[in-house]
Amino acid sequence: MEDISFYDQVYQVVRLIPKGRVSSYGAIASYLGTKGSARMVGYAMNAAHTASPPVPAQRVVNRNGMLTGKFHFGSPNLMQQLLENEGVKIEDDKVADFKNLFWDPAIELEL
DNA sequence: GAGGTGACTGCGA
DNA sequence: CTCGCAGCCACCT
Repeated sequence: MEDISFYDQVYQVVRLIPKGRVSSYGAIASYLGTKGSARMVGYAMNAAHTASPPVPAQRVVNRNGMLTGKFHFGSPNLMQQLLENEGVKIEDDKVADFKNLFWDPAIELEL
């Protein structure tokens, strides 16, 4: 866990997100210990498309549940489509019932 | 080695 | 309620 880069750590956590669930940058950042620097998580996602296997970055949204990185998927509607395909409803570029679908690694993985 | 960037967050006006 | 500013840390040039 120390030989891998910060990016890989983010990728692994994101890949652990159950289907139909979503997480936030801050939650992942906090879980990795870089709390307060959610930018690093988002920055890691910038290279997520280069990681293998691919990272379900569509399940990672900002604190408000808004699809901030949708534009990075190549198509602004692609991220929304992927989430809806998993059963997650999107409204106004935001996750419906985000609070209910929120998946916190610091808690889920702690149990 | 130093500088710039960024898929965020929280607080203040 | 909405808008703006500053802090944060790893990666790239």
